Amino acid sequence: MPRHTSQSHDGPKISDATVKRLSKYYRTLQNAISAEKTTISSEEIARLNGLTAAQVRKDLSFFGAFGRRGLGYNAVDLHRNIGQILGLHRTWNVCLVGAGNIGTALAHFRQFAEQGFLFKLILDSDPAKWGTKIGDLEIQDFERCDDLVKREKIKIAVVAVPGLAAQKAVDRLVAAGIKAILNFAPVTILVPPGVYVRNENMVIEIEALSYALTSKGGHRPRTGTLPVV
Amino acid sequence: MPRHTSQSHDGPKISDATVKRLSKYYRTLQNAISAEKTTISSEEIARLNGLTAAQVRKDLSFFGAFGRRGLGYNAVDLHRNIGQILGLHRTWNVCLVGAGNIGTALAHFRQFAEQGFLFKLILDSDPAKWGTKIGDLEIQDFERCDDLVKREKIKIAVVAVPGLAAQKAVDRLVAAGIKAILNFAPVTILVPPGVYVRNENMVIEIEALSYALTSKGGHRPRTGTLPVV
DNA sequence: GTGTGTGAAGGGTTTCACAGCA
DNA sequence: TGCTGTGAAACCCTTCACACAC
Repeated sequence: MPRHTSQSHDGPKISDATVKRLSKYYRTLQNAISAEKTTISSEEIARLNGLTAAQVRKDLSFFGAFGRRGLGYNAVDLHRNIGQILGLHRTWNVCLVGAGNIGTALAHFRQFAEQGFLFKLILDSDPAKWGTKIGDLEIQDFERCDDLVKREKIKIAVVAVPGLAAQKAVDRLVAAGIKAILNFAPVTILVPPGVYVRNENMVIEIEALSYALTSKGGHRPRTGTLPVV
Repeated sequence: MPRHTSQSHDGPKISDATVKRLSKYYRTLQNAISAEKTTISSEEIARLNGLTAAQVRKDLSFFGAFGRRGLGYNAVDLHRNIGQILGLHRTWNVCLVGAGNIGTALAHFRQFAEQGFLFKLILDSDPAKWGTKIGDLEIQDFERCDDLVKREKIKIAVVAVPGLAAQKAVDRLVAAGIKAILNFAPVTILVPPGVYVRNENMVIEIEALSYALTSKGGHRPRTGTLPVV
């Protein structure tokens, strides 16, 4: 059985669900380390995230064998390994597109910087905003995105523009060399193969809650609906 | 074969994925109606959302037979039917918890109100904020959440508090009668059965992008990664 | 002919259960 | 004994392909 150590890029296709759970484990381990825990079991990681221990072990097993039988996982080691898998052992320069309500809030959102995602560029198409600052970054003309994205070698963009402007903005960003997009515009955007998008559509999420309340009992979301521990 | 018309609550369990797609169809239909289209095919709904026509038809088939063979769907009828399914034929009163960067941005986010989700209550635990307004709503003491949530008969809360405060805040909200939570705090919160949560964890999403870029080719997110049409 | 509605097939993810090792 | 690592089973979701209605 191919036992690849952490790096991963070959091997079986890893599901989106697994990747998102690894993110959770990563944060769980950060907390465990802060609390001076040296060892942690799949059982405990699972409990803290509302999952099963088998799920945790299976997720990790795609990337290697990080634990010790009978003992559990070394918190620091596993944290470092997951960091490598997810590409969090480095920092990423990020471009923010759209400096409205949501965009401005995201620019101030601490967790991004804490996990190594650094805004280096803020673009907006409203001339009134050009030259004004968010933090210590000046808002710049979106029309210049080609030059600026290339100059800063930015691969990740966070898009927070109105729905109608989103697809066009994304097309420009992709042409400028952006390879991954976190989209907060309330529309599903389409991109060419090789570019990754995550649509963070808050309207869809709240409508899913509406459905759950409307069709009581018929359906239960999977995430986080476990008894309080 | 049980042919339930739109309402739905019995019948087969509907997957989360299906519910989220229905939200997309709903918006697609709104656009089609605005563009004066009277009829639309599963093929077209699919194309506009980067999905397959079979997927669209299957999703709808769980709730009834809304189309006409050889013709397609009546846009207005299907829109109304999906609205009924998702519980969007009514308005929902919503409580915002946490009036920081993200919370304030969400309070201003138009799409929520446009789809019938109305903020009626804004709570924060910072005394400095009490009495100040966002729009025409005064920020109130989170400690009063029991009374206020009950008085306004609110079932949905949008939580945008710091990670460390999130689980405690949610426990209070659930005790006050909240049944559905849209959580923007960067932690997975756990709730008792019968309460629905959606964790909108932006850090997880951006880390999934980091993974995609790090392990090029090994994995491809499913959503929205289709060729531009 | 056209496009829906739907069983059945196919593919993927989670859970199970136990072998294996400290 | 305790807990990981992992094939196999179970489950769920998507895709296929075609009967059927217009």
